[in-house]
Amino acid sequence: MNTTADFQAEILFAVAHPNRIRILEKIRYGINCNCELAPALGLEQSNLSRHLKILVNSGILRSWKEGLRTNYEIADKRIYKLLDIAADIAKLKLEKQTEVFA
Amino acid sequence: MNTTADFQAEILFAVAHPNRIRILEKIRYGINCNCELAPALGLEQSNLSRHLKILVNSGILRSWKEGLRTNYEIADKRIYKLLDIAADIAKLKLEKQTEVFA
DNA sequence: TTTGTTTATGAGTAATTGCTCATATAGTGA
DNA sequence: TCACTATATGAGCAATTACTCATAAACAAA
Repeated sequence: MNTTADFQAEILFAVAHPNRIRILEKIRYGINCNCELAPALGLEQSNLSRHLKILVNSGILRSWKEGLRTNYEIADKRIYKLLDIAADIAKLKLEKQTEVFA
Repeated sequence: MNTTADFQAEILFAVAHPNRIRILEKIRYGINCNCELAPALGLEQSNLSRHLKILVNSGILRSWKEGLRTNYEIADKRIYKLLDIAADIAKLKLEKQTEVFA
């Protein structure tokens, strides 16, 4: 039996990876095909493809075919709110790291 | 070099586990010591201790000693906003699961 | 001091993750 | 048809994760 916590964890796990966060940021600003994402992020094609699959399976992205291309878009825009909060919390850590080099 | 996405991922990873989500929910409603959390969640003591450590190291929880006990509290309350959004998104999945049994 | 209580951690393990290389699949255009 | 392009996926690998059992460490109370 899956509880709410299990489903919450699935969603959170799907976005808890630097490359998947970068993918979502690119999609946020209009890049929405595998072929554009790979060079934009410097990711190996098969690696990118698997990350995208994780995001689709978790319900965060929706995908559709258009000829050879596969396009992606956000299925639930609330995920960006979630990422923004994570970014705000992360800022504290980022500042602490910067102090070391100051 | 750590980018924002790396730090975001660290925060998200820390909360991307069902047991850590349950821990945060218990702390949200006042249970704040290791010794109360273990029975409340049915977790093995050493396992719980390691989950708590992950939450402290990520900066989500703060801990302090009080005699034998270690108490925990939320360091950044925005994490609950984040969990609430994840719960909202997860609701869609939960409903889909329920349909199967309906 | 001795005994008990609470938490932390070392060691070991099975399962999972993220990655790469190679290959398959599917559609495009000459 | 035959190349070419874009994406998906099998196989294999090193690293990490979540967990348990056993033990250590730290403090409390008799």
